[in-house]
Amino acid sequence: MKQVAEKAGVSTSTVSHVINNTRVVSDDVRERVLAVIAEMRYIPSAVARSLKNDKTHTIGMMIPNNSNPYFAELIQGIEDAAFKLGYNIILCNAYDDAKKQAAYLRVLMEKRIDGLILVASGDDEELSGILRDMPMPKVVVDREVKGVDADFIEADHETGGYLATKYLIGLGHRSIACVSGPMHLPPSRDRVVGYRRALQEAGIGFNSHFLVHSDFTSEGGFSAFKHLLSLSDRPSAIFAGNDLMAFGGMCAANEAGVRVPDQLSVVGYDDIALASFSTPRLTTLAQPKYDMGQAIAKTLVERINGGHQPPRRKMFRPELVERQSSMPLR
Amino acid sequence: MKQVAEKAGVSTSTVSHVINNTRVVSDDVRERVLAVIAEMRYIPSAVARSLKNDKTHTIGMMIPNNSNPYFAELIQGIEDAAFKLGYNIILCNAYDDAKKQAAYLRVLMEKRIDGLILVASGDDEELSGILRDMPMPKVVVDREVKGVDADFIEADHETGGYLATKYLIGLGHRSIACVSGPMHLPPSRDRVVGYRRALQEAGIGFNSHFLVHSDFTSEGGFSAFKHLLSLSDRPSAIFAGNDLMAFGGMCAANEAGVRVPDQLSVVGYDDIALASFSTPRLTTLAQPKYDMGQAIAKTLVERINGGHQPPRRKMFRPELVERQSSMPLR
DNA sequence: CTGTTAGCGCGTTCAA
DNA sequence: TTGAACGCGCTAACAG
Repeated sequence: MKQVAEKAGVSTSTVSHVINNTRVVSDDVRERVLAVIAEMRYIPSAVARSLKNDKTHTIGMMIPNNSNPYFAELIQGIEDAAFKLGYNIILCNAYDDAKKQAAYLRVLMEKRIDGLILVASGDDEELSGILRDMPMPKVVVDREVKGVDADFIEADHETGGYLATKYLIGLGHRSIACVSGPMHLPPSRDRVVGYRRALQEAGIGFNSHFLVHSDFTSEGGFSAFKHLLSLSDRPSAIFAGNDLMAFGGMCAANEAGVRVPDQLSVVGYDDIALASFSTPRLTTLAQPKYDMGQAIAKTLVERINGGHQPPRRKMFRPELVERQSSMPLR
Repeated sequence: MKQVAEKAGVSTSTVSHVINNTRVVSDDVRERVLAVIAEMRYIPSAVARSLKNDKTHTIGMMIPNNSNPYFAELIQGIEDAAFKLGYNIILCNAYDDAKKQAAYLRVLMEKRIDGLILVASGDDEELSGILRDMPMPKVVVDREVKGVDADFIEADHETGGYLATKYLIGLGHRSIACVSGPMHLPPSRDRVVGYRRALQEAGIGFNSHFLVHSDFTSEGGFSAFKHLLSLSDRPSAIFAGNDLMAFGGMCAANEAGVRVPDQLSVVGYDDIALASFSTPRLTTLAQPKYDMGQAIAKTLVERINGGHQPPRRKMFRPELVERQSSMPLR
């Protein structure tokens, strides 16, 4: 910048002002400066600017795993909105490892991110302690962290579980199993709560053998379905806690000679892109992932710019998408 | 930092040195400083450090789309390795939009990233112009950009296409179609070249009706397969340019009443995680995505630390994974 | 073993 | 309409 100023025969402050349009500059001076900038291919340093302004225009994003299509699609919405708002995303995969998450948070603090998006791993006590020392605005997603001052954005998992199960009941099914995600995750738990509520409402007794806990992976879904299908009183329908498990499960059904949907109805959760193209196409509860991502980014940036109001909450409603993995009980 | 120094009764340089272990400090002073740091919850500013050192320990990563499982898995390898090496990743989705890509590259320059990972979008001329003005080390992945000084890491797509096709020929198939990705992408083109080489080697004439160009999405694969299966002389096997298209294709086959693999053998490409759990499980060419990701990150960091040697190239070999979507022609 | 100081590249007073 | 100068927080000579 100093060199630009010299070459243009002006002061650095003038250069600064033509770059930022931050005070009136005569046309000829402006042109001259701009010409020199172009000629020297000068590019201002966001690092120096950040040091001065105390703003990095960078957002940290902590998630369990970017390979999970659910998160991948969520990230897309976040990243798109953030870009439009002038923010970049630093991607952090925590793999549900509290150690790694803590290490990352430390680095993000040092890098002076303007805001944090957090899909939490590990237990709350340790995490909330760390988070309390992070002064920047935060948006917590999916899994609330107790004792933390942050906006919270979630989907209504209880309703999702309820809708999925009620839908199957409406199809005439009475033996409805549920393959849930990890029980320590509130989204998993809530979906199960919804599942049980729908059952109860229909006067169907809860069969504990029909509730299997798995891990949100295709492999886990495969084993869980395999187990359920080997039961003597095997279910006629299964509600899977996410699409990946539903895929693994349909694979297991196929290999066990159980035809979907003729002999087994399957409902997934998330509506990842591939759910439209599985064999058969998967009936599932759509989460508005992209919209949620947009909302997350917008909320965070608002908070970065705005004052310190009380924490807000926003809840998105899932929606049943009926495809071909489910049909009326014959 | 100044406050820490004051409170500990030392100079800022001493504080700096205890933080960085960069010169000998007496034990009592060290302890005292450390105590104050802990007490004040002082966290050094990477921003200021970067300004001084001219190093941000940040890597820019430009890809078409993080929702594509291929890239998602690649990112994972990159991110893991980068983290271990002390680097963070700024994620940039270009969506094959040269405008957006250019805008992003500009921001990355301003943020003074230490290195760039690029899976390119758009045409080479414009891009290479921009890249020439980016002085930091670069690793180009998958799609080479002409006239750019960068390391290049790729997979051997020609061999992949060849292996896939040869495998199908070995199964007795003679009517083998190919659903390729976009023709302007070298990986797509190379896979097709391999496909044709295998055909020729086996003395099978190339049937232009059997080569369909699509777009690497499930939806595209669906349409392409649907078209191929409606042909009067429909193929007995299809080689899909990636797994997403193979999934869409199997969905189309199912809906057209064509059974996979009995009536149609399908081979995909990439071996994304879900390929193990589709119905039927997908035979595909595995790209070592995670390893490639690791190699990409390591190569880049080496280059950041090392001198300016001539560009290097590294090529990974794909491997056939035989599963259940293919079988001998009856 | 420790302190003083200059400067990294900017934005922003304050003066002119 | 423009310039001079200070300081953001840190590291690295240099000096003691």
